[in-house]
Amino acid sequence: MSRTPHHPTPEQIELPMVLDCLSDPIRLAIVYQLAQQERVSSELRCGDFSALSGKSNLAYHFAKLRDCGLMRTRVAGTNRFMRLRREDLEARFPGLLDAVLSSAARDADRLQLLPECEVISAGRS
Amino acid sequence: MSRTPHHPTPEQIELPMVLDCLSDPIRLAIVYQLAQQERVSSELRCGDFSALSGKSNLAYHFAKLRDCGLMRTRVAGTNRFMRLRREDLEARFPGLLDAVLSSAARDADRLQLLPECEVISAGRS
DNA sequence: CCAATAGTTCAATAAGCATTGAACATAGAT
DNA sequence: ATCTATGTTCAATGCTTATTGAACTATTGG
Repeated sequence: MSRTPHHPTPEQIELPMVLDCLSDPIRLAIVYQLAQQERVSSELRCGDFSALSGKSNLAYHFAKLRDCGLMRTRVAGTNRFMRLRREDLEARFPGLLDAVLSSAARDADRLQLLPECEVISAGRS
Repeated sequence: MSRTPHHPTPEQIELPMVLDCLSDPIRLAIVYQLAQQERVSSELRCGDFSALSGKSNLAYHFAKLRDCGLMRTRVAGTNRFMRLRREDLEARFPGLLDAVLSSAARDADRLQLLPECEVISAGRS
């Protein structure tokens, strides 16, 4: 297990990879949940997404989200803390992330995204 | 050959399908070219995209772009005229298309998108 | 009618993707 | 040291996707 997973530099972030990442319902839900959580703590553990899929499948999606530059993983003990790379995304593709997030919010029920209150209260169980 | 290809209603346009469509470099180039052309005539024929790929492969991508609601095809004689569904997209996901298009414009060289002048002059050959 | 033009459809291929469970690695607690 | 919790990696599965060329359809022009 490599101590620090690979993350692309801002310049290495590619638009098609970002859009492809966000086109998967599970990954979109992960990003959406991270964005909601930003108002409280800005970081979430892998386990906080267990409602979305199984552990190994989540690890697969986390890797894709890291590889495309959408999120950053910080290792702390046995936990991994995830956060959105908001500033890097905004610098690279201004307005894109917000447009996708607000579009997702409009279809929150159709996309089966967690309502805001549940997301926030999921920070500690 | 069905006279009028199928198009989804605005309500049927789904965010993941739209993002997935835009994540393919060829389809992104098609949408980008349509957006550039909008300033002149708002419509392009299939043949105007021949620089991007072969005919049958383009037909495949056109079908995907229609199915996800990104563009509309109008049949006129032996020609098909394509145009962006800007208003429908804007009503459904405000700001999304513009954010993607301006992001693509920033990476126009990296994404091998046609420069604006070439796109416009390609309307008539 | 015949030929040319514009696109679509079909079949086949190869590559990539999401999902699953089992095995593994790491850190913390007892 | 051992047990537990957290998460990753690996291998296998089935599914979807992009691409290609050939065959096909339909319209226009001579």
